[in-house]
Amino acid sequence: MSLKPRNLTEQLVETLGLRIISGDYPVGDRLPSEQYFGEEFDVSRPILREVTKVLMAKGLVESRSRVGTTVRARENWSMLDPDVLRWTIQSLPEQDFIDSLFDTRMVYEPGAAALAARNASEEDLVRIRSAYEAMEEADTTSDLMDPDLEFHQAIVDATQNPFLAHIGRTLYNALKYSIELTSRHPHTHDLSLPRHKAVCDAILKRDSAEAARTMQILLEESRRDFVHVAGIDETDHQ
Amino acid sequence: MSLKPRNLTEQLVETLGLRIISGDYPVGDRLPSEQYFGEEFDVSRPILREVTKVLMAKGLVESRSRVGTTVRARENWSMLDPDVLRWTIQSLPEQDFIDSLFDTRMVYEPGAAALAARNASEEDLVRIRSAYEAMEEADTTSDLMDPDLEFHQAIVDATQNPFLAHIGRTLYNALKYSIELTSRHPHTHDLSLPRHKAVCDAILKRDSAEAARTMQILLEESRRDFVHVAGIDETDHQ
DNA sequence: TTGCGTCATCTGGTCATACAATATGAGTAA
DNA sequence: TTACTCATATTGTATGACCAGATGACGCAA
Repeated sequence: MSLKPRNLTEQLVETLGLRIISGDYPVGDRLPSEQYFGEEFDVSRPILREVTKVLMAKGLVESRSRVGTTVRARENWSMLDPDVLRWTIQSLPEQDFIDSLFDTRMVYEPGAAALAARNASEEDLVRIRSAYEAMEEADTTSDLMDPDLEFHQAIVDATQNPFLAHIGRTLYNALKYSIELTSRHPHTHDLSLPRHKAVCDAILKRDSAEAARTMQILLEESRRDFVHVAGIDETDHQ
Repeated sequence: MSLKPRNLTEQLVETLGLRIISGDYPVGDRLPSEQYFGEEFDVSRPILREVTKVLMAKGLVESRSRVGTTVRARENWSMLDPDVLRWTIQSLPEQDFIDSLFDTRMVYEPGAAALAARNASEEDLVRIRSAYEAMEEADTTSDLMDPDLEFHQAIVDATQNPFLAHIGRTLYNALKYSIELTSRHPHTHDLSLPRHKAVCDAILKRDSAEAARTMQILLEESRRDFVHVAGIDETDHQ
């Protein structure tokens, strides 16, 4: 998925971005010169320059004239950029990534649900309920994933806040990618559906406190499902 | 500030990025061809192509071969990218931006403070306390801004979570830029310092519930300070 | 009139080459 | 040892060229 480099530049961005994030080029170090890369990958300099510009735009490197291109400190990387996120997933130990991701969700999603309960338009409410109903109709855990993510996306979109909506969108896509990459769908608990329903109902009733409370419970359980899967996998390998 | 285009490409990225976000090129529309822009700005095609790549990297446009470059839907824009944020500030009515920003902070910062209380290293605690002490020593409201932002940044960094840290860093920089742009420092309330102290103490005591509670109070007040300033300004204009 | 196929044109993708400008570091002179 | 000079390396910019595929206008045939 998403591995269809449409042109040379995207191909190289993919290669070099992954190298940087995985630490092949340490933070603070200078990257090889444009000429060197041109020879290593057999591409022209304009292409290399486009690649560098993209990596700069994502905060990974900075380029000073007549000096060179250096890897910037991690804190400057655009961690919520879809590409950066994908490269991170491919480089980081999976459990670390899942932990960071769920910590983030647990920090902001209850508040987002509360805000959604206040700000949602009628269309938003319909969308949230539709997503929940699609979850009810799913047969397998893999069929469940898309409506599940749509449910959460609909909620953050309902906040009417572009930042929250963007953060949500990016993180859910990363979660989806991570699941698909490892082919390990979380074991869905029997209580998952009723707990989604609780969140859904709370927002439909515009009860923001209840929305936050139920969302928190939902996320705690969801996280346990992931840990559960990871645990099973480890014992399988022994 | 930050208006020192070091080269042609950055200059053009600035110009076109602002045009896109301010709506000069509507979502879904095709941008003029590379050749057209080359003539309008009197730059060579490689430069234009680098610019396009940067705008693509930030999610603003997408370019299909032999078709053209089109403006992507807003939901794909990297809202937390520093440049995108800056262009947004310059295009959006100020109050809308401040509202969205504070909504976001109020959603995630109490949770982040709680997480920081649990995860902070000893160095993090020192940094948080130092930032608070620097706030105590500030004389004017403009002297207060940097330690204030450092205080909040130290807290989100203490979560040890790269996503939260990144979100915080980006939003605080945007806030700072917005304040400097309008030269309107928020009127700082007398209770501001003790309320920062409450957050600081809670984290130092590793009391996560208290950290979340005090942070929420702090943000509510901080938001009022901004509304206050905006209100005064409006009456001045009448 | 309508439908279809053809083809010139537009557009981005790629490359090779050249020159400009300056940070850097080696080498040289005081 | 210190200060200066200068060749070198590296990015910034421009030009011109060719390719391939998407598009839309045009003309032909039904």
